[in-house]
Amino acid sequence: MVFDPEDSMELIRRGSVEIIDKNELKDKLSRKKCLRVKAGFDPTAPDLHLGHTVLIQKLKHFQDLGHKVIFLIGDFTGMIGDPSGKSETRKKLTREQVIQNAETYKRQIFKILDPAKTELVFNSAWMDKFRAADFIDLCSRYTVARMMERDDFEKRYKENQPIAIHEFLYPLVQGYDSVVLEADVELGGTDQKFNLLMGRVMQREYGQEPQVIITMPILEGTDGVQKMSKSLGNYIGIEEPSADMFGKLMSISDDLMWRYYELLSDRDMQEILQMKEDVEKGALHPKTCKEELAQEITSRFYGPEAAYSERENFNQVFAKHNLPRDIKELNVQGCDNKRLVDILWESGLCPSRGEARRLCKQNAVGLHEGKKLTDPEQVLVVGEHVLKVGKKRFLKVIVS
RNA sequence: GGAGGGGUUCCCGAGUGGCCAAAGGGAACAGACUGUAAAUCUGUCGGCAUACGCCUUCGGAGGUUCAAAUCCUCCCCCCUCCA
Repeated sequence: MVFDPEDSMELIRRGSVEIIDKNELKDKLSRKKCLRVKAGFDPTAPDLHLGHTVLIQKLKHFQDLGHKVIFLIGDFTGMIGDPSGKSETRKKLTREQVIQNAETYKRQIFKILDPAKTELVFNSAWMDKFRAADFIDLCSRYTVARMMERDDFEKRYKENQPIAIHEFLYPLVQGYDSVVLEADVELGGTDQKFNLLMGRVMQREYGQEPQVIITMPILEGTDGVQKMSKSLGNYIGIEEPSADMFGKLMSISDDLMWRYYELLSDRDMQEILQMKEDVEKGALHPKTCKEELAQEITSRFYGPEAAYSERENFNQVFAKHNLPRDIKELNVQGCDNKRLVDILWESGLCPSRGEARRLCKQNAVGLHEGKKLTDPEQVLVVGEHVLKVGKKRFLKVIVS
């Protein structure tokens, strides 16, 4: 299949923040039919979330256009720890852990990417052979002054925060990876811009044509403010159960929904803008749009049937106040005279008896039919009861 | 090598002998409002106990005291400045 460079550009540009340099990219697209598109990933965090998929989606776009994706696991650079943004000391991983993490990556990314058009590489493959003399040579190709141009280094320097020398190596090595891989394009988040640019510098230094770099936005987490990350607890993991994935997507704010549409959806930008306009005019309910989005994303990882079923289930439970598909059951002997607190605690519906009591007092516990159970000490009569704690915790109790 | 700052409940952070399960903020959970939206408001937010209350927690180990997150000793860890 042959693609027109102009058409390719349109897809590539979508959602991207910056392309350096656009003309170089057009040129490459017209000269080569298969570009080598590189993106690097941390060896320590194999639990991918939707934030990561912004980048992976873009890689997919390249694959759809017939190009080759080089998925780099920075197991060598991981030892340094990327100084971009927050710097946390990373513990060194064993060979086995790295391989295991790579397996997890494969399982997760190939839900989006085409394995046939993906090359998985580790930078330890060449960096482990790097000798002290090679490092000195690499370091000689960049200057301290230019290194200090980088935002966070400059800031930390001004604020008398420590900068370890080895932190300078991270961008250098990342740049050198591009040389080894002969990358035509490298993708990364906006926070990676400096490191990505380093690839261009190094490729020139080593006599190669510089790669084009494309930066993608950092996706906000479900709170809509901070970047999506596991440690902030505002993430939607791509391996989360489909119900949670759907539910979390439904809980994002309307403003955030448009952002997710742009960066995660396969829908046409035109169409998205039209929807937004319709919502603003009141012709379309935002909840419907959100359901569509949640369904699309869930479908990507679990298939269309599962996604549709989650949508149904969601509406059953929250809109129509019916029971969810799967409810935990607990069998209780009537003669044991189990109190409500005990049941809530033993079933795991509440993490402690104290919490169970509190929730009762707060009118959060009730029977599904609607009766509130405010006395935590009461004993349930013989029969089947469906307990509800808050909006989403259910339990079927069978007292016999 | 020298000088100094610091480690507090999920996170940030106040607290320098009793009124401290420990201010304040964030997160989380619940209630109201809704579209399980978001925002907002209200409440809860170590464990056990119906309750009086009891137990565990303030980097670790000891000690002083009727009483210690707070004072002393030793140890571990983090940071800054000077050299």
